Amino acid sequence: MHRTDLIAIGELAARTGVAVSAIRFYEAKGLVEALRTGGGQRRFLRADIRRVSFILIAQQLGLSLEEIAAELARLPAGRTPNGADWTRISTGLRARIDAQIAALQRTRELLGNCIGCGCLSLKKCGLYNRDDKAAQRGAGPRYVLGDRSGEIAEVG
Amino acid sequence: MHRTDLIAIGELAARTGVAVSAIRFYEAKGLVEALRTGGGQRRFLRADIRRVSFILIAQQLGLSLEEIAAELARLPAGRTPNGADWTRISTGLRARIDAQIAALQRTRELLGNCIGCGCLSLKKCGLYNRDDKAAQRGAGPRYVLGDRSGEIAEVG
DNA sequence: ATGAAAGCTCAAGTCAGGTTGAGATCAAGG
DNA sequence: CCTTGATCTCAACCTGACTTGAGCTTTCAT
Repeated sequence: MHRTDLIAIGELAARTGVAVSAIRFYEAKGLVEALRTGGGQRRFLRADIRRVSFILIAQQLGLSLEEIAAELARLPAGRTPNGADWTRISTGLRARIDAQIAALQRTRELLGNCIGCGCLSLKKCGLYNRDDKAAQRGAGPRYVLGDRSGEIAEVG
Repeated sequence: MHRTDLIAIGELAARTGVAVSAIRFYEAKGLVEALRTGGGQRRFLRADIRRVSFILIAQQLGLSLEEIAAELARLPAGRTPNGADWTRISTGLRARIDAQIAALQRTRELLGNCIGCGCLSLKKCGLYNRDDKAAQRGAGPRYVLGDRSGEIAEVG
């Protein structure tokens, strides 16, 4: 319907709420692609609004940009993704959400059992067991948390 | 019971699973305190194992070290915290967990409604409404997400 | 008494996810 | 045509949470 199917970076930014600089950054990371005008300016497809929105949602769920790129790579190449395509990849997110909820519920219980009772014996409780990895959010420097493998805290 | 109520940094590290360097870092940030031997080495109380464990749990829940320091500051000064003390401050965490679970559940539903149906009109759905702030984890550079205030994505 | 293991300090580096600034160019309304 | 606002590139900087390395000292089991 609209005649301008291509939008400038500023409009994409305004529509999604992310900064122009962030969109350029995402492009550099391969999360979005842009056409160029004769003068070298970026032009995005309207469909990229949804793509960027997906990035935002996935980020809130704790995926790193690299992981998000991997998800987005599953969208069809060459054609604009349709509803079914989005449904498919958002299903993966749903699994992640469920895992996170489960992990939080477990943490919630254990907080009552362990800290509450005063033992806080994490090893015994399993607050830090490997399966808790699902609960790990926040990329980057916290990778230490991810390296945790065996023997954890046990109060004295 | 134990005669050695003071432990070296290496033991604290081993007991909690965090790196020695991280413990020094936490001390620098005021999250833990250490006594010193005549020769200048740190000696921690056994109770600090629990303190560090608390830091880890709180971190998993998305609190920044600064926020964690604020929580820990509510523990009694001068005496070793008892079970009731820990229960009190872990109650704050529980509220946070509940908020996070609620936010995730909302996101889960909306994922079905919005991405599933193919609209992904975030403004309409409210996937990015301000109350979603509770869902924000990961400190640092993502503060952009936190600055989001009004008009967000609407596919066009 | 001694030597390896563990600790100390301080400065600098790392990584993710961006932001900021300079200086130059493009696009569009009047 | 011209000006104004949007965009461009590239390099540098930022924050949070640590790690790494150098050079030196303390502990403690033998």
